[in-house]
Amino acid sequence: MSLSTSLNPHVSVDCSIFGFSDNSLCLLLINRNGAKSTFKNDDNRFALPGDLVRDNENLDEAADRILKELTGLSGIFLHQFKAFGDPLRIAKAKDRDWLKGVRQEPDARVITVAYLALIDRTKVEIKPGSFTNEAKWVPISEIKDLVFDHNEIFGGALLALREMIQIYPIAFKLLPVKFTMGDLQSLYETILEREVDKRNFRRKMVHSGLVRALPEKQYGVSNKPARFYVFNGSTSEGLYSSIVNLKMEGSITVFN
Amino acid sequence: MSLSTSLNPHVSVDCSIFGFSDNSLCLLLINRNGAKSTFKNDDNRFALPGDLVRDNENLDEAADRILKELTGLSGIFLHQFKAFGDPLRIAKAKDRDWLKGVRQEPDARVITVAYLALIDRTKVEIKPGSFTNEAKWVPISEIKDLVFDHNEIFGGALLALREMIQIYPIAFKLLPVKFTMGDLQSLYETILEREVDKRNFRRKMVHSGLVRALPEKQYGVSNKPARFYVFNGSTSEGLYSSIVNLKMEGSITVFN
DNA sequence: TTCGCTTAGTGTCAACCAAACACTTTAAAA
DNA sequence: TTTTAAAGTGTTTGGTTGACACTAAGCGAA
Repeated sequence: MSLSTSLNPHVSVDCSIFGFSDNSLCLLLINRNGAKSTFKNDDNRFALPGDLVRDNENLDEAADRILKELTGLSGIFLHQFKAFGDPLRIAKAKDRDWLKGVRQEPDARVITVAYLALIDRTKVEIKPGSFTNEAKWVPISEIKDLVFDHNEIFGGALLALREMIQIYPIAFKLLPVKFTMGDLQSLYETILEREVDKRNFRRKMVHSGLVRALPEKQYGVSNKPARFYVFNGSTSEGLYSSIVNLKMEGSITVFN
Repeated sequence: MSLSTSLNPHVSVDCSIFGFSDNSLCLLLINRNGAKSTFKNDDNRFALPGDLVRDNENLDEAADRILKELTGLSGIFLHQFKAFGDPLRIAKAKDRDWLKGVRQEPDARVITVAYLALIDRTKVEIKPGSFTNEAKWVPISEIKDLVFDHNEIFGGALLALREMIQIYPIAFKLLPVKFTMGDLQSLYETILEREVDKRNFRRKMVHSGLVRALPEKQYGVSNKPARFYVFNGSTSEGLYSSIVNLKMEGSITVFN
């Protein structure tokens, strides 16, 4: 770990890292009581990946670093969505105990800046590092008690994600380069928590110009093989490429 | 001012306070070199109202307090939109000099959490307090160099506001209880930096159910008097009341 | 080889909404 | 009484949404 002088004991960054596979939206969580931890306490172990911010880095760089350490990937889609600063956010007894074993200033008040990250799970091999001893993907429906205020942070991330996929074409960042319309629709339905009509969805997506059909199809599936599509935009122009017309049954609409 | 023990020297809150009058969108800025200041330096004086966060308050409460101190009003619409934490954000020489006169730990790195506030200028009488010696409304087109990274923060606030008024019915928070369609349209046009068609705008607004026409009209204006409208929603349910269909020519659209 | 299972893939119609567009009304001031 | 300034008002065209149900393709089991 770093010298205490290079860490700001008052500001941290936490990342809600979303991944999508097998029609399931997951969050990448770490177990703070993993093999290398001296702190043993069986419940309330899972946490959003995060760390204190270093003196020589800005907030985006801190979030990038955390993702790089954990996944080996850089250039991942990251969006800062909210800072959490309740004075009591780290006041639970078990959290304080844990902090005593890890932090130079365990009693310092910590404001955390929360990011959401969208990653293509087929690209990532989790490599737990530093004091992160175990990391795993957890379906969002199975997320129980997290440490500190991380349940609240995760809830905020999910709301932010839901709002954003309705404005910016960022859903593709959760999918492999080639995907089927079924994948894409299932992703939208999962995040929006609502079903949409298949025909309308496909029409909208194709008509919007966001996706391009490939000649290829699935092979070896036990039903009609689905056509593959690719996202039709520069791979990573800025963070959110452009704002696009993306309407779908029954959600928010906007000045236009 | 407060004792140093009650302030967190590492985290501050800055507010971009928007007001609208005479068809002009303004920001409420303070002059940090006002009458009571010992630091005299003529340029680069204006700043977003802000302060360090106190140990016993959360971020929203800190922002509320700043607004209360400055305007005497509480319950103002506040929305946290971004944290700014560049290590060099307070590194300009003049800013450092000023900090030396004001802060217990002038060299501490400070992360700031930025809020935007929307206020009805007819309700507010500015009362500069504490080390805020001069406060004034500045049209956003006339904003020059601000202190620290406040130009960047303000830019972010404007973008956030532009996005939000297209999703949530919050524009009304910038207007008096009674307003004309001309006021409302002009407000939208100013924030969106784009003109919209008068007939389409009125139809959309009335049809959306967001506004209700009053029997009253303007009196004593030297042209056809305009009808007054009121916002048709509980005065302050939550912060953003509900998400509503608010389309207007040529801007972002969204899944729906 | 046939049948069943599963998911992919497709088209139409009606209702609504968006966008473009210009003239009349009202009041005060000159 | 004329001028000036802003308010207020409808229609048409075209595009989008949303609702709706059947066929196609491939695999595996009988």
